[in-house]
Amino acid sequence: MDKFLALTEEKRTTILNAALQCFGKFGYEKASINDIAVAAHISKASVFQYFGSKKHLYIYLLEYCKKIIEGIFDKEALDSQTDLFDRIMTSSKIEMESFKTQPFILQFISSVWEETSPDVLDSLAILTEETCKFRNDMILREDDALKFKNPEDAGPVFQMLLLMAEGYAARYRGADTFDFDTVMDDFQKNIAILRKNFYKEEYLK
Amino acid sequence: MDKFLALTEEKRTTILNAALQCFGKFGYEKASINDIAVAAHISKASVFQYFGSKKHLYIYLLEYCKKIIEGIFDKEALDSQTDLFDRIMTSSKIEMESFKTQPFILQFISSVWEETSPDVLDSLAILTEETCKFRNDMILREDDALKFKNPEDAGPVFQMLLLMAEGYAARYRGADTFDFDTVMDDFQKNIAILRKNFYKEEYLK
DNA sequence: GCACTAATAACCGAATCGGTCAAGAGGTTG
DNA sequence: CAACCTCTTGACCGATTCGGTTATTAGTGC
Repeated sequence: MDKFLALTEEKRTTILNAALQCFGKFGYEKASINDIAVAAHISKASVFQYFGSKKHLYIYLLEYCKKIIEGIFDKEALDSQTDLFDRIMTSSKIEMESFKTQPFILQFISSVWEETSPDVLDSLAILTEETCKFRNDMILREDDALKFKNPEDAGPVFQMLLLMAEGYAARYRGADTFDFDTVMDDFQKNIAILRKNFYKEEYLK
Repeated sequence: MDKFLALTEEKRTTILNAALQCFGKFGYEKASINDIAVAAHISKASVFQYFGSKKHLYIYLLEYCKKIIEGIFDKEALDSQTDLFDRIMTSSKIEMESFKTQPFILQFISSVWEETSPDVLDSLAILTEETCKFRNDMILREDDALKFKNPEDAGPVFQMLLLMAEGYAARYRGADTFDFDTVMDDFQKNIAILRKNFYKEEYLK
């Protein structure tokens, strides 16, 4: 593991991305070390040199993702946004920006939730716990609903936006190109349209 | 293949579902005949008895899904719906009802779009062509926009609904339980809320 | 030229791959 | 009962791939 840390950052991220992609795409058991080595353009032996075993590599990735998530979650930036739509937009932007440089984390994280291999089952909590925390803080607040023409619509609209975010993620999962800026632009426009039609006149700035 | 058709319908669907699930989950190369045999509670040899080879089985599934899609696509039922939201709701209902009895078709179809194995690459069109046709007919029509308070919102709202449908699919992909009725109920409520807030008063019957 | 290090080609036994086949198990005829 | 037929599968095939190891190489500083 210290052997791995001695590498240049570029080489490290190449290897981590390859591993995240393979595990994310195939799951723990079906992803082979050879798959990862080929994707990272290094030899299979090097992977074992760096991480010792397949299981150690997987656990390293879980902890790596946990740290990344902790890093991007800026509670203050979110709390300062008092408006529901602004808050969703801000958190999405934060998320997207970080995934722009870490393109395979998203599918890896979602694959962890479906992982069933007994080899790593008891290690999954490293990540699942953290992602839960992340989601729980992006929450609908009581006074958000008051801005709606029909306050009872606030909950469903919030759920719809979460659903749409999952739709975006699903649409581009596995795709080799992902134009983040276009997606965010699209999402921003959708949010603007929803706000315009659901908010009372007085809250349309 | 006639050996397979001689089986009882129950046994046939068990085997097909197992195969759809494995190929859908792992992709062509990573899914093994043994995986499928275990999931179907039959022996590996039987799979070869029924289908001859792994490739033949995969192609059989492609054609099987094609037929199912052709079957559920009821053009008349859609054309008779003049309202955008009604049309989306109707097509979603048709889709959901059929997937209720064919729970693994959805993830199999979406996996086909990501398939890259050269063994089956030239056979994928069997299904991809058909699913394209299916989607192209669920289209936004010119006069739909006229019912909107802001006609330019019609396109984005339509896209949002498609996105949400993908979100639902993604959320329950791989999950072993999927309460179709609850999901449809949820979707219906969302559609009603959107309609209420986006349509001109005069179109809210 | 020499020592040290980092990367990998070659290799290991074990497991699994797609695919085959002959030995049953079970049922139907005489 | 014997003879026959159909269907299922355990056991097996050679080939490949698995996770993991090791011995050799290529590069670097002195």
